[in-house]
Order: sequence, then C-alpha cells, then structure tokens
Amino acid sequence: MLHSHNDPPAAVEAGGLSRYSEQKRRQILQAAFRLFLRHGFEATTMDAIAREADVSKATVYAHAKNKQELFAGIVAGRAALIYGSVELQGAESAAPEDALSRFARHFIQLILSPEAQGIYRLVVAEAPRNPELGRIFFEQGPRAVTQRLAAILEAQVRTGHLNVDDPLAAAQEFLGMLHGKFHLPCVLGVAGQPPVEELERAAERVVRTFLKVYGSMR
Amino acid sequence: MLHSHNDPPAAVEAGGLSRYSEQKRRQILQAAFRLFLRHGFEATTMDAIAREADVSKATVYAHAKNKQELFAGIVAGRAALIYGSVELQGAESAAPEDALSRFARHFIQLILSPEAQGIYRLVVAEAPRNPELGRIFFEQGPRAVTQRLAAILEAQVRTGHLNVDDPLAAAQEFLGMLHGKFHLPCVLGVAGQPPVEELERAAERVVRTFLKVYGSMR
DNA sequence: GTCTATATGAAGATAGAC
DNA sequence: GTCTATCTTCATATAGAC
Repeated sequence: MLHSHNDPPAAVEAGGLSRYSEQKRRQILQAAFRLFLRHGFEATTMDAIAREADVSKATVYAHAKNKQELFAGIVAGRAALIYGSVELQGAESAAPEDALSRFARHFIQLILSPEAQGIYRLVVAEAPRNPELGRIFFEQGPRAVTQRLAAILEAQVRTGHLNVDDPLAAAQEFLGMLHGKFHLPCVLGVAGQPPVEELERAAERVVRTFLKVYGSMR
Repeated sequence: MLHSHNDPPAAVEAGGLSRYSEQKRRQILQAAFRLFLRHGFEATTMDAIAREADVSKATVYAHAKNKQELFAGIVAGRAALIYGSVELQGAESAAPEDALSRFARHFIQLILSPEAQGIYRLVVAEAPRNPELGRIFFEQGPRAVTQRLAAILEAQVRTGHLNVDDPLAAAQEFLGMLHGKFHLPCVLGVAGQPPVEELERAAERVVRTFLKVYGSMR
C-alpha cells in the first residue's frame, strides 16, 4: 500500500501539539468532510477517510474518538462558519430597501452554495439519530440568522422606516420566501446551480413583496 | 431463530400472484418503510427488514431486486400519496380568504406530519446518490402542489378576486412562508409537533400577509 | 502519534432444497 | 415463493511495535 514517507514526530511545541500532528489533523478533518459530503454519514468509512487523508486508520482514531464524534464536530463547525458569514454591517441604519436587498442577496447565495447544501443534507439526514447535532446546527445557523434579521427589522421600525407588527414572524416570512423558488430543487439535485443574475432577480422580488406588506411609506 | 410457521404457497390466483405472496409483499414493504424512516437508507439492513417483516432474507430478494430499488419504490410511492392528498375542491370559486385558508391549513399540517417529515429527510439525504428519486419526489410532491396553487391563484385573478402578476412566483412565496416558522425546527427535531391551534394561527397569518400583497380589494 | 496487522462481526446478495 | 445456509466483502475498532 502506498503512502507518503513518515518522518518521526517533531518535538512537542508550545501548544502541546507537534506541527506534524497539526498537519495530519487538518488532513483528516478535510478528508472526512469531503467524504461525508459526497457519501453521507453511514456510507463513509473510516478506511476511506484514512486513505483520503493519506494516514493510517489508527491515526484517525488517535484524533477522533469515533466516527460519530468526528462527524458531529466537523459538521457543526462548518455550519457555524458558513452561517456566521452573512454580512450585516450597517443594516440597521441603511434604507430598508438597501439593507434588505443586501441581506437577501447574501442569504440566497449562502443557502445555495454547494457546501451549505451539503451540510443541510447531512444534518437533516442525521438529526433524528443525533439530536445534539440538529440543535447546534439550528441554533448557530438558521436561528441565529433569523434573529439577526429580526433585530434589523426592529431597528428599522424604531427609525420609522418599516411597519412591522412582529419582527420575528416577519423575518421568518422573509427567509421562507427566499428559500421558495430555488432551495428545494437544488437540494434535491433537480436544478443545477442557478446563475447569479437569476438569484439577484429572485432576491429583489422577495424584497419588493416584503416591502409591499411592511414598508411604512405607501 | 424464531419465525412464524410457513404454510406452503396457495394455488396461484387470477392476478398471477397468490394471496400468500401478496400478504408477504405488504409485510415487506411496510417493514422496510418503517425501518428506512427510523434508521435511514444505509443503516437499514436487509437482514433487519426480513426480521421485521417476519420473512426470510431470500424472500425479500424475491420481491425486490435490491435495496436501492426497494427504497426508491417505497419512498416515491408514499410521497405521491401524501402530497396528492392536499385538498383543493372548489378553491377556484371560493372567496380567496377561504380558499387560501383551507389550502394553508392543509398544507402546513401535511408538511409537519411525521410521515412527510420522514420522507423529506430520506429524500434529501439520498437524492445526490439517487437523482431519479429526487426528481420523482419533487415533481409528484412539492412541484405538483405549487402548480395546483398557482392554478388557483390564476383562476382568482380571472374572477378579479386577486391581483397577482406572476402566479407561480406568488405561489412559491406563499408556500415558502408556510414553511417558515415550523418546518426546519421540526425536521431537525429541535421542536416537537406543534399543537393544531398554533398551526392554524401560523397559517392564518401567512394568508393575511399574502392578501396584503395580492388582495385586489384594498 | 503513527504505523501494520488483525480481531470481530455484519453487511449485501445468492445457492439449492422444498 | 419461500426457506436455511453460506459466500464474499468490508465495516468499526484495537493491539502492539516504533
């Protein structure tokens, strides 16, 4: 069996982990994530992860207690990263059309990105057998985004730019509409990745619809 | 190993299948569906299906070519059944508030039913490795419902009760909003099954929001 | 920490008797 | 069609050397 030559572990450094180990750790996490995305949790084997990461299986087990923990750690971590990236700078002070537009464009591209779709599939599939994973994903992902949007809406209400009775409910309507046209067909592989212009058009339409309901200057 | 006593197959009847065989077929399909819902595709074994159906594994293979086909057949069949049940009688002629209300209440209870949620998880999880399954589910399920709703909206536009520019887009907005508050948390197991009254309130809110945008008498 | 080698158990699928 | 028994492959996880 081929594998790269192995230097002996370097001396342990400040953090308590050798450089060597850190690199293997990254290899393992990346390989595992790639394979989980491609084959799902059950169909991904520890053998395949070791092969893809170019380490031995025993090394994989040295870095992760078992397959479950490897999986949950990776997926939760990536989900938080991705959903945390929704850009909201200055959204409270901008004109509502602009704030909502920017938010909508970011969000729709986020949820249609291949990585976000892959994570969505994994979490939806495994949540019943791994409730903690479902909880972490939901709270750090969709729920966090919803709450941030609700906060923006509330700020816009205070400045008189919007007229929203229930910011949380309105935020859920807004995000629901943004899923509308593309999310499910893409997740199911029925539609390919839509071109950016089409996404922007869809986002703009949702913003216009939303402002017809909650815009305060009509 | 325990199993029920086996009578020899009864004489073949009109349809070409013995009663005996039809019963085992039902046992197998039901058992497989239960297990797929509970454990997902990969983690469900043919051994377990045979055990749960109280037949031998060879009998399972006599009724289904392999695990893939057993799975796809069951899931697609149940999905079509469930989504086909959305009640739309007379929706074109009723007042738009009533038509949309009835539709919304049915739809939101449909997508939150345990069986629909289970199928959703299975299809989302396996669609990348089984594109045909994703396509069939989408077309017979969500897409069919969306188109029926769009047709209702169009009829309401013709009678002057609604003012919708793009019935398909509006239908997608409506259905997206109906997913909004409950669908994801329930699919992820973060929230339990909400009580019916709460679902009705949520449905009513969406209808009101929708009519603020597309109602023609304001 | 990292490797090779292996223990242990199941998986999907089929053979062959009835 | 249905069973029991089995083939073959491969899974998760660990032991033991370095």
